[in-house]
Order: sequence, then C-alpha cells, then structure tokens
Amino acid sequence: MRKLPRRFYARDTLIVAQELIGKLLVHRSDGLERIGKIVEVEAYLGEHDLASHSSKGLTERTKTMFGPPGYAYVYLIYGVHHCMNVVTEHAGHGSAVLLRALEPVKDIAARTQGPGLLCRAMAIDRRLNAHDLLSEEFFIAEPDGSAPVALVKRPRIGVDYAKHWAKRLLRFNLKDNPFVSQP
DNA sequence: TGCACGATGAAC
DNA sequence: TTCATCGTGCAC
Repeated sequence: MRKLPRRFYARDTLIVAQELIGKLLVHRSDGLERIGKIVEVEAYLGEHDLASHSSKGLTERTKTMFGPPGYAYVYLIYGVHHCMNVVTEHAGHGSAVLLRALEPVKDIAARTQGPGLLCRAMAIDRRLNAHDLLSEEFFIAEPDGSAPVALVKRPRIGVDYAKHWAKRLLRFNLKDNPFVSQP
C-alpha cells in the first residue's frame, strides 16, 4: 500500500476521477484503521460546471474546493448526510471528485453504498474538511499488486438542475462490482 | 435577517 | 414516494 503523492491530484479532474477507482481510502481514528476500496466516483470539473458547488464562485463553504489539490472537501447535505470529495488540479480551479461508494476492506462495520453512507462507515464528518490527504491518519493509497480495471461511465446523480451538465458521463464505477450505489 | 433548497438515505 | 433536517447562499 503506497500513499498517492500530491502530483496524482494535481492533474485533469477526469483523469484523477477515473484513476481513483480501485484505490484505497484510509482513515485512522479511535484506534481503528478503516480502509475501503473506491468503486464509484463523480467528477466536478470547475466553475464552469453548473453541477459543481464551485460554479457559484468562491464562498465560505467552497473555499476548500478552490484550494490546492490533495485535500478533502467534506460538507453536509440535506442537513443530514456528509459527502467526501477530493480536491484536484491547481489552487483556484474549483474542481473535485466526489467519492460515492466503497468496497469494505478493513474495520468497516456499516454499509458504504452511497456518499452519505460512505462517510458514516468511514467516520468522516465536517471536522475533516480541508484535511490534508497526504497525512498519516487520512489518505488514499495504491493497493499492492493492483490490476487494470473495467469502468462504466454514467450521468451524475441528483444534478438535474445543471442543464446540459446533468447529461454528461462524469460518474465512473467499477463494472459489475456489487458495492456501487446504483448498479 | 429571513428563506428556499440541495452532489441523500430510510421509512412508508 | 415521501420526509427528515440544517448549513449555505442570496434576496430583501
């Protein structure tokens, strides 16, 4: 297991999103080492992407998205659930990748099929917003001996308000994996 | 200062 | 299919 370097995140968001599939999300807290394999993500390309929070410009909530790559953007949605994103490209761009589903690998007791469930199972909340993903307790790693994977591309979820952006195939998941949120 | 509305999940 | 529940962004 090898931690992804900053330069992994400092690339085109479409590339980062697709290469995040199959990687391991690691969160060490409460004496546990929670690990899940990323099986489903969505790409949010930047200020021009009407489905992206950053399309409203730099605000108090979205300033993490406009920060440097390799940091976690965690926010509360519907007043109930947390969503975990990974900031990509360069500072000021406002792009990120939403993690939507994991396959449990270690110390995961709850379901992980969906962005809210994923955060609950991994003990992720707003306190981890703007947390460095090159830290020792919260990071993403390349699994040992990982093989090439088959990806499926679909439209993003819950973004019908975003006009033509709602139709774009910016959601990626592992083909035939039972842990994706909407097989 | 007030208010409409989500990158959702679970119950009904 | 409906509802819970609240931070955010923007209108006033």
